[in-house]
Amino acid sequence: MIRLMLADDEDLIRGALAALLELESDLTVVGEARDSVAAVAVAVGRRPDLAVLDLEMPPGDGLRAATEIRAALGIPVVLVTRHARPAVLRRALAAGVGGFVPKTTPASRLAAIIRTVHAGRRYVDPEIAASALTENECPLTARELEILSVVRSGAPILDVAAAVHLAPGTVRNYLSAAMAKLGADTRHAAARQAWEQGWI
Amino acid sequence: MIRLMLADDEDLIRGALAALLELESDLTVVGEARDSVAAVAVAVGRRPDLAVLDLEMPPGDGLRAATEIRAALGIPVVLVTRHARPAVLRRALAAGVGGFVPKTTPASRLAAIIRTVHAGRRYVDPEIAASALTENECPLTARELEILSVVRSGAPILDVAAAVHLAPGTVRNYLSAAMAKLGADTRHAAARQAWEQGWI
DNA sequence: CAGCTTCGATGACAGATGTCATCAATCCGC
DNA sequence: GCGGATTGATGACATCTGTCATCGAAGCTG
Repeated sequence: MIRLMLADDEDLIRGALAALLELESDLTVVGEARDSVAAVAVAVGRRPDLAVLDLEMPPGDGLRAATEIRAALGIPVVLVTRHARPAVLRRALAAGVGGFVPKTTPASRLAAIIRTVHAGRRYVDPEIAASALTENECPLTARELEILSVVRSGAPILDVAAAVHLAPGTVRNYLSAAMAKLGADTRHAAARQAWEQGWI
Repeated sequence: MIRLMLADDEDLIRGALAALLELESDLTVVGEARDSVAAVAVAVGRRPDLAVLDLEMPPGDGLRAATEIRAALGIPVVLVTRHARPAVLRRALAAGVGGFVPKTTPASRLAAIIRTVHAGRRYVDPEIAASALTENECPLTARELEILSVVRSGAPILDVAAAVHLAPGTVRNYLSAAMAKLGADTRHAAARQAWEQGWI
């Protein structure tokens, strides 16, 4: 019997996944959480054999929760995500995540994936793996990424400058460089591109 | 026995919901679809007693699918949504939708909601209903809404003007008016606000 | 028909934004 | 130490964007 925990901020989805997995005779859900902080606490408290975490889960993200759970318990983690972004897969694998499953995966396959990961093997969605292998490296510097992540919230340049403690002109320079590297016309387009690639 | 159909573009979620609902002895899933066009076709082909549709479902949205299914079969529809936006609830009710369920609803309540709606009554999430009742009317004109919906894609003004067949200056005028009404500093902020309210 | 409104457009202006050249300070390698 | 790269900043310039006044063409409304 594999003892699981589930974390997802949408109660309906989390409950539905629990129902799906409880149908399997060798799986049982022993804990649930609706945010990434609670997920770590539940993992420590219930000591499951494996954790299934949603990647898009406030506050922060599920990847940090995955890292902390692995550090605390050493159990395998399966990440479920809506947006299959190649660079995120890369970081997840680097963090020791055992399974990376987009929500476009048929529900009938989830149990098998969980068994695979519980057995110590890895599962990675074939399509995301392919894009992750063919994708070009991120050409942006750390500063550029930091600034783009603030831009993504829609703030004007003055606010961005205040948020990263830089002069407005400097922010414009970094944005100009990032836009040139990405071939984007506006900082908003650049921020969107960087996010879609998983860089921010 | 209530015969259901499910439509959601994420196979994992759709399958999990099916598992959840099949646990109920008086519910059975007789059809599934992964986009709004297929949803209408499946509804016509399988003639379920009730349809459960995701609101965020390409192409277009689940609301149009709900309208078409009601027009074709007259069966009750339950809309499930991630973003609980008041104005969308308003439009859904106007379209004759019987249930409006955010994904933050506990999974244990879904079956009861489906029975309620199947019995001809209505279910609306209390929190969204409250915001829908206290919300202020949309102050924007049809043109402003149309332009803001294009702006939301991140296009520069020239592209927006081309998309709506207007002169760039005219687009700027409409945007200026919309921004003034919404108290937004940039068109991006205005578009975000309008979307969060459910106006676009 | 005169008056009024609405819609789309134009021109002018200030401020924001993107591009570029340049510069000072710092860090690193040798 | 020297040379080079990196980081943050500044100023100049062109373009884009937001604001406003205005105008013409329809469309109604009496």
